[in-house]
Amino acid sequence: MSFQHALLGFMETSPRHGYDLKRAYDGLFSEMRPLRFSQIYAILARLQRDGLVEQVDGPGGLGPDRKTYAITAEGVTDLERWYDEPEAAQSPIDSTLFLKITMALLSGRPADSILERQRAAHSARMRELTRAKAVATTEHERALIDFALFHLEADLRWMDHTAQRLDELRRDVGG
Amino acid sequence: MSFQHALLGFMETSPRHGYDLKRAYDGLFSEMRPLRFSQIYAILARLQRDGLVEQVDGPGGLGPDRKTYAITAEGVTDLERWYDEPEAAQSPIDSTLFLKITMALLSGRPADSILERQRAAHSARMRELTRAKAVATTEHERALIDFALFHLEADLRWMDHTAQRLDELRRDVGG
DNA sequence: GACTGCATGTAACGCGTTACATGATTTC
DNA sequence: GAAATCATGTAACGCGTTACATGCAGTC
Repeated sequence: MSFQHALLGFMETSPRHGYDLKRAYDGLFSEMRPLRFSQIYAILARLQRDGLVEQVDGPGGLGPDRKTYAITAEGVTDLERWYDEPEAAQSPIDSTLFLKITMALLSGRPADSILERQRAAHSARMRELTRAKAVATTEHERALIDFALFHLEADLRWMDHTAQRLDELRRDVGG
Repeated sequence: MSFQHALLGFMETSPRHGYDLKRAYDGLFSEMRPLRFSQIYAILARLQRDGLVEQVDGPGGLGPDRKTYAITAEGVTDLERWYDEPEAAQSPIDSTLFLKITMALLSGRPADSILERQRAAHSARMRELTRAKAVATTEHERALIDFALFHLEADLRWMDHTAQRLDELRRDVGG
């Protein structure tokens, strides 16, 4: 996940310091994926090392010590490239679920009951999100919830589909 | 991704050495997610450190040097827990797509054309996978392809949905 | 004077990736 | 004797997580 590009994006609008970036990030993405202060400063250090941002003079004197960073020309180029290039339509996908079911079949475990429990967990989460969506106040919140919902639904569809093919699958795997 | 549990799972059947595990893994999951030798040995070292596997005497003398590992009682317990507990229905989800669209709106970039290009990339990948599915010989292959397909479709649905709400979204974000 | 908020970090670790290093055995 | 395959690693790095350390400013 390219947090760096989010931070670069915020700095494109105006120079920022770490605390500032944390607030900007949290306002939009903390629910999706929390970002800690330590991570912010680590990213900032890397961006500076790579020449994508540089330290500039902030409004001196007032308040606690702060370091203000501004995006560089190189940084803007990098951002632009990020916006221009579509994200890879995941070739190496992350499916612990697929891995777990396969291993369960291989080891002779009851894959169907594993699927059933996973279904229950997913359904519960979907109900939770549906409730959250109903009380969401912004389209931004709803868009995020929808994203999660759509993917949970995809998982569920796959689980149903797979549950009906366990015997064939077991044969393939050699359980 | 818990590769460790896949390896533990293979060792549950019988003691194995690294090369062996690599072959077993590749036969089932390399397309989903490649695992290098170096990673295998790193995982094996960690599992041993944590007492989930131990080195045992393999069939000595024949062939090149090899270290054979067997799962321990603790390892079996750990595996069992893995099978028993459903996977978290992702609270912290990984959506670079959501992040990118939000940042694009914030920066005043044409989010619609970003969505369009991403749609094209996703559609192309889906066609590729559909072709691959048609020539797949095992249900295991098909199950993996379906998993990818379902999630690409979820992304596409979200993109369509979002494309029609860009104005409201922009308002929320303050672009 | 205590608490809350603002502000910046370091250290150690987990786990994956890339590249490199080494050598034995089998097959042609 | 060359090449492929079997077999095991190390070193350095990327990037995220957890926990810890430090100190100033404003408010009650």
